[in-house]
Amino acid sequence: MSVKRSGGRPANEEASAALKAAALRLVRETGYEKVSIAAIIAEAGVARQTLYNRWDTKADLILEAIFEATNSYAAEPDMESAQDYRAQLEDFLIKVFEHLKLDGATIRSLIASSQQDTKFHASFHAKFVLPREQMMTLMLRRAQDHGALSPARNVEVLSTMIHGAFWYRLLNRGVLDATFAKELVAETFA
Amino acid sequence: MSVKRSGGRPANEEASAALKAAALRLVRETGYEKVSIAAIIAEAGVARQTLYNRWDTKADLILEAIFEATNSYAAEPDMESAQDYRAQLEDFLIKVFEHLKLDGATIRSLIASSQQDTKFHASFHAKFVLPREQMMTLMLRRAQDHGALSPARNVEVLSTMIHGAFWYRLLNRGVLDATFAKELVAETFA
DNA sequence: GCATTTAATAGATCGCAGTCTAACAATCAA
DNA sequence: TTGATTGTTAGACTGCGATCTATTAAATGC
Repeated sequence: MSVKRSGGRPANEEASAALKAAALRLVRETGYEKVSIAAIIAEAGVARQTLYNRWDTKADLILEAIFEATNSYAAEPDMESAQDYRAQLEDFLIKVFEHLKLDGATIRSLIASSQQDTKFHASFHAKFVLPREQMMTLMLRRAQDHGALSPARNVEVLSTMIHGAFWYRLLNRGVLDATFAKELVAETFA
Repeated sequence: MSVKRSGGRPANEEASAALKAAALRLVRETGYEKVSIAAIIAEAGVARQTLYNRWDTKADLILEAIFEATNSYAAEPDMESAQDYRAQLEDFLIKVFEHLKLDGATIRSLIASSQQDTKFHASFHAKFVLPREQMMTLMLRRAQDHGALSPARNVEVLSTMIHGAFWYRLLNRGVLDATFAKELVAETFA
């Protein structure tokens, strides 16, 4: 990684914060595609190169902005207090779908961007996709360990199916509401 | 729709064919992102505007090229001869996954493009996505009608889960092989 | 023939993400 | 203070998808 060097002008942390705030505000207001780099740096009051000193692409900046904003209410399900594993999964999905009302369109665009850039795909997958998939698998495995789900079921595959159904609806502008969450859970525990 | 008019120079059908052939060849050879409009029209020996007279975007052209090439081996499962509905679904998925070895990367890019353009999303969904989803639902419903799948299962949701798992793996560069097809079917009929 | 209509062509232009350049600013070490 | 190093800035430049313009070509009806 980057070796610490003495000397050199220190990076302006306010510029980073201003860029993330501007990106988040504009992307929620205007939509991912319509937000230009020019608009973001104008809003942040910063030079173009300053942005590119910190992030490689527009997608990287917006991922970080959304990621920080999202992780404040990231809906980690409480793993301790639960007895009803089925209800726990249902609540988790309902919360995730609820959150998408605000940032679903942006996340769709990030998924699209990740298909066009290998480096971005790797960081998006590591920061965003994988943790959520693992959380889902963990919940299913716990349900299985406690007898709520048949030991014959393949929890990794089930996790992919649930997660996939969610992606599929997201990318195809399908409905993602509490009813769908319940239907998914019903099929999972069928 | 377009009113038929007498007169006017007729469109050159060879130009359309040359453009689709060039697009298909280049996209399979070089990859969707790396193929430029300039390369396609050079290969087809046609003016830029001629392309845009027929398709609105690069994505529209490539969708049509892939669609025509794909539909020749579109893997419609034979609905008549089957008794074993589970094996039928499995064969269908294996064939679909097999085909993706050739065009999976392009389809990924088309999914990405469809997120960035409402008009293209509509035609991609109508021509490509919906028919496949309906075919899957139909297969599941037939299995259900013949007692191979519990009548309590929700076939639309199951279809979304299977299709979603496939999209999820496709978009996340996961493995799409016969083993995964069997695992999906096993969970569906569990 | 001649007017009208629609296509094809070459090439200029636009918009925007991302790169590059050159001048200037802030820090450290000697 | 001086030099080295790194950051910031303004703006030019590149590459590419998409649009626009002007000219020429191929069809129709009169």
